[in-house]
Amino acid sequence: MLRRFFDRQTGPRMEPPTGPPLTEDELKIGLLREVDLFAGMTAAQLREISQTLPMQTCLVGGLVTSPGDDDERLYIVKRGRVRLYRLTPDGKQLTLEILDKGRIVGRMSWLGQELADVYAEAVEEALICSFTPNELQRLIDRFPSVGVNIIRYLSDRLASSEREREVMAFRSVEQRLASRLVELLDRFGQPAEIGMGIDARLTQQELADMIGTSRETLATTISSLRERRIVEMQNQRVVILDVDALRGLAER
Amino acid sequence: MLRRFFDRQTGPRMEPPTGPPLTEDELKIGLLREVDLFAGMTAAQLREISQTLPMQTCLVGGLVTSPGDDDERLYIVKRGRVRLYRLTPDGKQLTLEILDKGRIVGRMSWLGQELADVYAEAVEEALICSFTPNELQRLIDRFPSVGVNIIRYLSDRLASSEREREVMAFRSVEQRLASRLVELLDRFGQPAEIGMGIDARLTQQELADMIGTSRETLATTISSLRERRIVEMQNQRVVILDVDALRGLAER
DNA sequence: CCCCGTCTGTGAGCCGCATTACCTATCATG
DNA sequence: CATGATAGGTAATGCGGCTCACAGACGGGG
Repeated sequence: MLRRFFDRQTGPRMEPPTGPPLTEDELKIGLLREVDLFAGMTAAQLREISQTLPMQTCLVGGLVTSPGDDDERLYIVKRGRVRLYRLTPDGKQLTLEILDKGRIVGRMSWLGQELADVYAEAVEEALICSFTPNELQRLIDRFPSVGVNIIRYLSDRLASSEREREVMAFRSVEQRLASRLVELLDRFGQPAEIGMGIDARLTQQELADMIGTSRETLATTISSLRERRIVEMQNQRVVILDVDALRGLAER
Repeated sequence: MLRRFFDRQTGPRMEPPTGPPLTEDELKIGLLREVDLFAGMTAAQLREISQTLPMQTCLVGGLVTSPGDDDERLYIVKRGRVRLYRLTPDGKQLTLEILDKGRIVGRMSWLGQELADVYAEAVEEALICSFTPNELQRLIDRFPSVGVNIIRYLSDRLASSEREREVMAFRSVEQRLASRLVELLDRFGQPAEIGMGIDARLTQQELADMIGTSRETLATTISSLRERRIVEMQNQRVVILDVDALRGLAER
């Protein structure tokens, strides 16, 4: 079975964390300012933090981190998008989350087993910076609000994960697709010639992986939505023609 | 549709938080010591905390908190067991988690939307204590390790929730049941006359709600496992006869 | 330009499981 | 002891969605 993202694991990899900074210090601080994690900190504090933070770019298809990876770090997405997914023994993928600017993902023991068995792959060229557990610990000691921000972040992820469990348990593929498209629309929506577009390239396989169905079933579901003039899809671009109808399907 | 837990919402409710303490101060501290949240704190610190913490008991079937509930608190389970579940518009339940001693559940805005749409119900008589957001904030400021413990706790919950999403997406009812029974065995297992028992009373409806299937399908699945001498079930007690076979089913 | 790899669309067959419909067993209660 | 409520068992039926098998479309590179 050929799976696009899976294949890409053998493709471009991440540059080593010690590479020279790609940007000016000021730009770096500007980026940090947009990270939820650091909400409420002063410019001077951000500057201090930024000096210890290695930045790295990750090409499309590159893995930011994967289960085999044993150096413990907390990664922060500064630019681009990173897809988190799990891989079943027989090669099926379930996409858990799309992270964009300001979102974080951690692989460290004292952060629990958050990333056990989870892959993180750049779906757009991404700029990533990272902490070691020690740095994070020091940061929390100096700025308790960072700890609180992490708590808030994890709570959000947990809430949406549990909502998703209910959806997977009880809803049909069509409902799951509608509900996922509504979510993508809320996050990445932009006006299109007609209706609203989703600002991301998504193959049908990728959409299928998000809702835990097969590519074929997804194709027929899209066809059915197309016939009803609710959704249009052409070369990896999704356009929602009838937002209300879609919301109706999503909410049952 | 009559659902046991659902019906119980109209049954016994929680006592008001202002009731007289049920136990001596020392017992209270002993209980606090077993809460992961407070790992690493001294007896004096625990004593201080315990004085501000209201304790309350919650009878079987009572709701600790439910979506309508708008006073923001963080609840800590001291004794007994609390089931977290979501309720679909058509009355189906999905059990997300069984909390026991030391585990926490929060409904507060700065903890994110963790409890949006989640019910928390005592399945055994439970002893619960709770914080307001202010108290929690002060606690974290004074003892940063409390914040770190919350982060660790949320990470664990998130990891298991995401694992569960994969299971729901790709596994059959039999595999899901096996994998849930293995988990219950690890948490609540005890030696039985033959095989290992699960130390909890569970109706087939309750098991079905844990894996997102119907009661009928669960019954036939249990029958099939019984024929194969893997699992036995009689009046709400599950006994695992062949642990290895069960693990085999769970792991695919 | 053509070719090849990736992506998309569709149909046939099959099976898992939700639903519906009963029936029995057990137990508490009047 | 009769009654009703709750739990457990099983079988018939229908359908949603997975799998398999192709066939067309598209796009980038030699």
